[in-house]
Amino acid sequence: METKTFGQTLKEIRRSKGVTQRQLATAVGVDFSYISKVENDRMPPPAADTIVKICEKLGVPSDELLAMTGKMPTPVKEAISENPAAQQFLREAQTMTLTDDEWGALTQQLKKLR
Amino acid sequence: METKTFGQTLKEIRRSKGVTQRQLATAVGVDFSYISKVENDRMPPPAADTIVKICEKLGVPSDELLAMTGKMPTPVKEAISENPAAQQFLREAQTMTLTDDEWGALTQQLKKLR
DNA sequence: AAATGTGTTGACATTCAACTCAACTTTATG
DNA sequence: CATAAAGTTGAGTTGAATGTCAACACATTT
Repeated sequence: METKTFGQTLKEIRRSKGVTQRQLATAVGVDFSYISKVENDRMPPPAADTIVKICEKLGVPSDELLAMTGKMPTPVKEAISENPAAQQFLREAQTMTLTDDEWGALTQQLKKLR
Repeated sequence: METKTFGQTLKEIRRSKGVTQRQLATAVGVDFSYISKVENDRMPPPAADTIVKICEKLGVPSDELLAMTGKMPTPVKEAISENPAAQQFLREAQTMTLTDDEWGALTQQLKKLR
């Protein structure tokens, strides 16, 4: 499964939206040359928060790009950091090395809670 | 609820085990002066992995100290980073701002999976 | 062709966490 | 008290993450 890189994916999305690197960079608050490097995979993907801003400007959900990087937005990270119960859960989950299906099942359980 | 600081807690545990700062530092692989600063809250708590080593040397579970810092050991972090399904779960969980009890319930579900 | 807009590249900058090192002070022991 | 062990403090270091800046190249429009 030849997976596209983060840079390739970003470049495609940006172009499909008819946005230039400079426009995107300005909206996001970084230098346009940085966007270029990221798109050509000359730099690692941006920080999670920057990715979120990029996706907002481009009008696409950030989930896909975030998932490619293995990073988590600050709010998510903070929510976990401040919550020992959540950490406990994660440590348990890690020792079990859950499958995707199992994570899915848990996500279902999650939704049932409300 | 007057919560003890990380440093205070560590100092107490270390002393209760009759271990000196230098012994602990050597076992963990850091400078003893660093231990001193951490214990006196002149520096933020060590990296998660260092905390784990400290707890191993002191013969106590790392859960409590880790929870105080809001940090996660490398293996846990990696497991999440590499797993989009886990990230999805966490983003959902964050938007819901779960209670401790709810996290507990999920941890129970988790155990049922095996 | 000239000007303008867009993209690429190399070198360098900034910030922060997580420490180390050397010097000093305090505490315990013979 | 003398000595050594234990602890404290200020200044500096290191590496990784996350970019910036200036210069250039290419592409498009006028």
